[in-house]
Amino acid sequence: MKRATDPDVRLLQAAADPTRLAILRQLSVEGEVCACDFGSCCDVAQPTVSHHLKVLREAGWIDGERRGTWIWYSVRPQALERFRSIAGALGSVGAGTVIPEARRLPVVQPVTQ
Amino acid sequence: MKRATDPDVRLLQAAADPTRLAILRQLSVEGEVCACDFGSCCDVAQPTVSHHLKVLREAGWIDGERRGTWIWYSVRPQALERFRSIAGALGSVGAGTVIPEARRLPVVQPVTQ
DNA sequence: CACATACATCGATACTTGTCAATATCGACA
DNA sequence: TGTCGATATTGACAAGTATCGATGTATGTG
Repeated sequence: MKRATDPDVRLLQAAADPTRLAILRQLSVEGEVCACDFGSCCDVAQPTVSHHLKVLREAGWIDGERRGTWIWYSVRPQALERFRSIAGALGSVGAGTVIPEARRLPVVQPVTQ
Repeated sequence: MKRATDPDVRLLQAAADPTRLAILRQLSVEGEVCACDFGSCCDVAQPTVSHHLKVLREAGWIDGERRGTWIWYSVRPQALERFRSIAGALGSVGAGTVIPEARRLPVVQPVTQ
């Protein structure tokens, strides 16, 4: 696989998993969630939850704050902002270059390529 | 790996690849792109481009229309709409349930779980 | 028909990733 | 210090996936 260096791709990759999307959704609903509470939302073992939280953390999606023995996680606003800007950038459909009619309705074969 | 049945996850997974994100971006800029023109944006061979286009098609991101020997691809507006709605759903941070103070600042160990 | 071009499919390979049992670390408390 | 609960890390395995060469299919031209 081509290693993902683009931070946008890393952000998307982190969200593109059933368990992690469930985590993000629970965070967005409850605002702040203790790591011990994610086991219920997604049916996975504790090390798996921990692994997914690490992926989300390293992608910049979430932040964790230690309070006693617990760690409380929340979504980073910058991540959301970036996610929306990706959506925005993909939205300029039709606003770009107009393809010449000659290429849109080809009658002859392309010369090269 | 847990198979992705959630269409939202499929949409995100499809976009979460350097090559495919480049394809989507080129489509959003140019509006409509011939399959033969994707080789230049991402440095991959023709079968690889074809593979990625298939993934995007099956995830609902794009539509292809045959014109002569060429196939022109474009982004499906519904996919963009869905993508934005995912971003929107993740945006309600802090709007949810307020966690009781007793759990936010634990002094004693949790009773169960 | 034969031939050329655009695109898809197949098969093989190397790499990545999700999962969990076992183990380690860290903080709180007695 | 020792113990307990919460979380992280390690190691191993199964499954997914990105890639490309070779080949197949479809379309258009002569």
